[in-house]
Amino acid sequence: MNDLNSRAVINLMIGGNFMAENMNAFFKIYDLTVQQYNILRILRGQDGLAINLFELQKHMIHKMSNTTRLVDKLKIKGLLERKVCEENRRKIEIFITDKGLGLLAGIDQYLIDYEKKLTKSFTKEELIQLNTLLEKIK
Amino acid sequence: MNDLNSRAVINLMIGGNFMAENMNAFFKIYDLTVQQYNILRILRGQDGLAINLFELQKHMIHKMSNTTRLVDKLKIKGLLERKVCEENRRKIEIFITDKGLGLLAGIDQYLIDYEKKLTKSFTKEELIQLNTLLEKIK
DNA sequence: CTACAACAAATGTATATACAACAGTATTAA
DNA sequence: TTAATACTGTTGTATATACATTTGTTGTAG
Repeated sequence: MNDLNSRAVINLMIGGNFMAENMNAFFKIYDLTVQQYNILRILRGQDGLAINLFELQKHMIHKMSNTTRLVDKLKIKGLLERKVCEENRRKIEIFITDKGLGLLAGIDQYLIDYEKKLTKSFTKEELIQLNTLLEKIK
Repeated sequence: MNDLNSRAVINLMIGGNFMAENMNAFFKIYDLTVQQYNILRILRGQDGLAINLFELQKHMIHKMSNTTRLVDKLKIKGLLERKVCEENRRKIEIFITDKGLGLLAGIDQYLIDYEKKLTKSFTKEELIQLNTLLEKIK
């Protein structure tokens, strides 16, 4: 049976979509999408350091094209700030605001619980296996 | 480390997206999307038997809403036919056409090769593991 | 110093998707 | 038979995404 490859491809798409749909449903309460949340989470991970759009994009799930507009939306909500980089005015530096940090803080525990729920089909060992496998993809 | 759950969720989204993007790039040559291809593949799997939109949707990655419109597009291309079910006129029966079958036949081998390429990071045993794990999700 | 290439981000446009509301048909119960 | 309900599919609308093009900036070769 060499549809092992084929099944893996479709199973990954189905699994990824299952998570994306549920996560979007979760974030809807906070008027965020998964992508928007990811940006905020990445910014928080910078510990106050700036990040530019180009770097930001590398950490994201989807393509560059949208990053500008996603960031715009988060700025409108006051969750982040944009600033033209002094040394290289092509670059836009982005920081999370206190409001953004506050929103994330309010989400954290609920998200942990929700992610547990979404992955409840797996034992701890299976989760380790799954992560090891998924992180091989490139 | 209990971000095992969290990592699994994001890894699944990233992995699923990686496959979806690449598959869409592949199908672009044939002027199809992954979703459109999936519909045709499901129809071929029916071996001439009809399937209605409701049943079709169950086998798909995304939500019902689009199935009507996806099917419309495939009909315009002449790849499938729609027919109102005689016994229950709420139902729409869908069949793949010879043109649709021909298109799939022309794709088959290239797709097998491409799917192998997309999953080249995995050994056979890992693929079996991965499929087993992914098919647990619900 | 100027022209040209490379870089970083923004914008235009077409398509895809989610979600909600709607329409037509069938079933059931009063 | 009629009214209420469920079933199946369609449509409208807002948002999301991909892809290509454009703008503004920097670096570099001549």
